[in-house]
Amino acid sequence: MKKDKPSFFEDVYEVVKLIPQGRVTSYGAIANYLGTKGSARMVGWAMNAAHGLSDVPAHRVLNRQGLLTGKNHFSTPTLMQELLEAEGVVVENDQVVDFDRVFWDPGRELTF
DNA sequence: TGGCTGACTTTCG
DNA sequence: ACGAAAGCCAGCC
Repeated sequence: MKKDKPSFFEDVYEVVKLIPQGRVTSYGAIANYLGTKGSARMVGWAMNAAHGLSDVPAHRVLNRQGLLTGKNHFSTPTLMQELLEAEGVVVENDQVVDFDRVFWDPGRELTF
């Protein structure tokens, strides 16, 4: 029997998939929501595997500054910005404008 | 088994 | 104010 042990990755996928279009979140926010705030790096790492899945919009996940840190891991470094702009998110110099307004906190939007 | 890595975050200098 | 280093946890070799 396998105990479907919720892997960190799957949990991250769930949260990322719940991100509304036109909104962005940070690795630390997800890590904090999962309870592993210390391993915010892992969240990004989870995205590394997640970006392979179409169900996981990794381009909506940015760092604490709203900077497109993971754009370098995309097919093209500009793909991430294009996707964000396509969803209504204004990106300037690889950074999200009004990041505070488009910021989406999982633990805040979800039943809290 | 043990050790390294990693798309971050925070704090000290 | 800017720069560098440490801390954190979980997966992968």
